[in-house]
This record gives sequence, structure tokens and C-alpha cells, in this order.
Amino acid sequence: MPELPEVETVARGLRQHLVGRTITSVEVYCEGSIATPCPEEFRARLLGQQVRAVDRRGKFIVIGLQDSDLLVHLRMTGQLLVAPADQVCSLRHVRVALTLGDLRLLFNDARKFGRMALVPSAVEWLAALGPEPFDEQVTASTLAARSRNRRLPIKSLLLDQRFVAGVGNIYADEVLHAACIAPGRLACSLSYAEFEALLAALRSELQRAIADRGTTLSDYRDADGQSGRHQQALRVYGREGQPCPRCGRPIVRIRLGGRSSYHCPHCQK
DNA sequence: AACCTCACCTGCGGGC
DNA sequence: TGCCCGCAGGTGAGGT
Repeated sequence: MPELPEVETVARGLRQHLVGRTITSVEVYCEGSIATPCPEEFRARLLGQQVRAVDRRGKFIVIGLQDSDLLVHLRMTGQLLVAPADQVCSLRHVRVALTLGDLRLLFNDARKFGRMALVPSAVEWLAALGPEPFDEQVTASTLAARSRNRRLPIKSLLLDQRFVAGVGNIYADEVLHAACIAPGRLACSLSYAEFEALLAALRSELQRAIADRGTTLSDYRDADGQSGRHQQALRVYGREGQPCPRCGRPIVRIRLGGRSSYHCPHCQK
């Protein structure tokens, strides 16, 4: 579920609480939630490490330690929550818990899709990820060039984390609506002007969602357990049958790449 | 190589 | 009330 704006919000909250603290205990309740290394090594290597920084890359949270990086991907239902270490925990799906002095960092994840990975270098581990949408090197020209031979729906390309990092199903639909582009259009068929509109929409939609601290449809919470408020600003996602905010005609849901896609067939061409 | 589908899990809401 | 079905924001393995 969490996409770039939600992960950014979580990372900011974690940064505030965790930077400078030292990991004093590690509890792994679900071994499958650790991608690498093995749980024993994961625990041993984390103990005593001080948190240097907390960042985001695409949909990954990067917790920078002294000699390694702890990566967290929340996938659909993952949450990273900070709570007082002495507080009784009422969460039902805690997979990993780290104690840092008098704080506890809880990785809660109902569907067990999320993963933690302790790696020597986040930059190397995430090298295959595409550029951040706010990176200056991303321009309408570079997007157009990289789409030239791509005969797949533009929405599918937006969801490909190697194309740009951080876009998921909700914001892909919102961005395409803002840019007046139909989700099923083949990527190679977009004009230069459409790539300009797409990039502008990508940046403004993500920025607005970050300002709203993300979209909460069900599970998403920030590091302090708070919901986002961008769900009220969504224009198409989840709004099948409701009027398009731009032209008033009904929003339509289609199936694209196995996922629900919401769009306005009248004003998205 | 490029693209598509499905499996991975669990929970929840709607229909019967 | 309770059961069953379909659906869910992400990703990558495997098939075409």
C-alpha cells in the first residue's frame, strides 16, 4: 500500500525519533520477514549499532547504521511504528521489534509481504531502482527517450520501479488523471507535450500527498500511528461511478495488469 | 528482450 | 448470524 508519499512520511517520523539512538535488543517473531541475512546474524549484527540517519529511496526506508544499512519495504500492509519501550503492545502482527533505549521500533505487517534487509550498502542494494521523481535529471526528454520502444500501457510503466521509483497504484491513477492521459495508452504513443504534463503531474501529485502526510485507505499509518489525510483529495482512485472532478462524467474502473485502474474516459485521452 | 499473470498472505466487506 | 467469495495500496518468479 504505502507509496512514495507514505514512505516519505514514515521516514521523516522515524528520523525524528531514532537518529543517534543505539539498538539494545532485537526480537524476530517472523523469520520470513527478514530477507537477509539469516535471523541469527540479523540480530547479532544489529545489536549495539547506532542509527546514523533515516532516509527514503523509492518505497524503501533506509535506516543508516554505523557500518551497514537496514532497509525496510512495507509492501501492502507493513507499518513501522515507534512506541515507548515500556508500553504494552496491542498490535496483532508484530514481525520484528527493535529496542533503542527507552523506545521500541515495531515492524507490524498483517499480510507478511513486507521485508527487512540488513545490507552493507543501501546504494548498491538498490542500484536497479529508477530515479527519484524529484531528481533534476528526470526530464520530459529523458522520460520520452526511455519510453520510445515500450509497447506497454503507460500506467504499467509508471508502476515499474526501474522507470521511476516510488509510484504505486493509487498515485499512478491520480497522476494520469491530472495529466489527462488514459492509463491504457501505450507508453511509446505519448507525445512530448504529454510527457511534460506527465512529469509535472507526477511531481505535483506526490508533493501534495506528502504535504497531506499520505493516503490512508485502510492500513497505512505514520511512525507515530497517525493516518494520512490525502484520501480526501483523491480525484479518481476508488471513485468508480462518481463524477470526474474536472468534467462531471462518471469515473470508470478497468482491469489493467491485474489491478484496478480508475480513470475518466472523457477527459483522459 | 519485453511483456503479462499469478503467487505470496491475511483481513475485511458484501452478498446470500 | 455466519459462510463464502472477491478484493486489497507491491513485487518478482515464471510463462508466453
